Amino acid sequence: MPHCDPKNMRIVFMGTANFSLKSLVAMQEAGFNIVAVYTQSPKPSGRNYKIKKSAVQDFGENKMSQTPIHTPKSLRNPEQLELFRSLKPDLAIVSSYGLIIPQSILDVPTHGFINIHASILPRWRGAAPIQAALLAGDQETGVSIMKMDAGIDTGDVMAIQSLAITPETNHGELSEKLAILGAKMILETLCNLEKNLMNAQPQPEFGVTYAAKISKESCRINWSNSAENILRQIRAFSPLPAAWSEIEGLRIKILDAAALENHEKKSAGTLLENGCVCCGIGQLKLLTIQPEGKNEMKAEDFMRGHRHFVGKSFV
RNA sequence: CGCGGGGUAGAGCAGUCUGGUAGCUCGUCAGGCUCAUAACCUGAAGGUCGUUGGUUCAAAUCCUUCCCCCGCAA
Repeated sequence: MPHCDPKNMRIVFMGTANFSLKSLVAMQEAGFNIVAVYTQSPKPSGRNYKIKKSAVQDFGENKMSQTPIHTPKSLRNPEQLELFRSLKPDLAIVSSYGLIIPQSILDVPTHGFINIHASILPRWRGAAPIQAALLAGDQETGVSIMKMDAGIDTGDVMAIQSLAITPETNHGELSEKLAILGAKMILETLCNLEKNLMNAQPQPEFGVTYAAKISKESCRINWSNSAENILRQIRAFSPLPAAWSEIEGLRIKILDAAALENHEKKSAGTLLENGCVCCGIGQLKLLTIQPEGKNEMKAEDFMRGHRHFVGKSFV
């Protein structure tokens, strides 16, 4: 292996989500030589189909104006390979980038590709590890730094650090904490790169799980589930995209709630006067909600203006 | 020009279609009842009804300009 001096290496960063931004910022501030940033191409989104850039692209354009930013729609073509080669990268760092990186590109950097993944591998390989951990009710999760290979999050692991999931944790907060942890870990990894690359360990064969992409339907609440289950769902999707339900034709996102063991002989989904909703098992006390067309508000406030909803049912 | 909801007292809403002195549930403040209270009773303060112009004897309400917030879909 060639001698590594991370500060002199030509590093390419690839990332899109907010999770990855923290790592990019940390690396830039630490003075690493980032020769190019890759992020997903801006797509028309939001109201009126305004073009929206990723947070990574925003940061790159504003704070790293000397660094070229590439936003290819795919890396699976000769032009992209050529472009990537021309950067003469020694190392590439990938963090929730969103595009599949073909083997031909993985082979380019002298020291390969390193991935920052928000789970304790091999648990929750795949697209939505943070949500998956919350949905499953895991007591802890963490960040893994690994060498990338052709599989989905199957590479040899260089570092793992874990983080407790407290009962109140929602996706937004957990994601933020993991992003900070990931940023810290990637710096540590780079500081001892040679040793870390040498000591990377294959993932255990047992305990492999996959975190599927979040589907629209998985955000809709099924009130016949237990309150505890629904609460996990709410936390896993709060604040975005948020678990939701409908009452009297009004779509409501539920951003925070509490599970109670109370039971009443009402059908699942029934809204009670105290702001609780009957579930298959137990009740869910609504705390923070957001009706369509409105800002988020305390469930208590919502109830004040919608007393006629009492006794009606969420579907 | 992707579809749609909304901006009325500190908060959440009604009133807008069918113009005619601005209301509900809370909160706040004062007083009362209580051993006591987040309970109960009484009273009070607090709104130029997002903004501009117009129609009218009269506009939260009808027409018009602009601003702001949000849901869906992608």
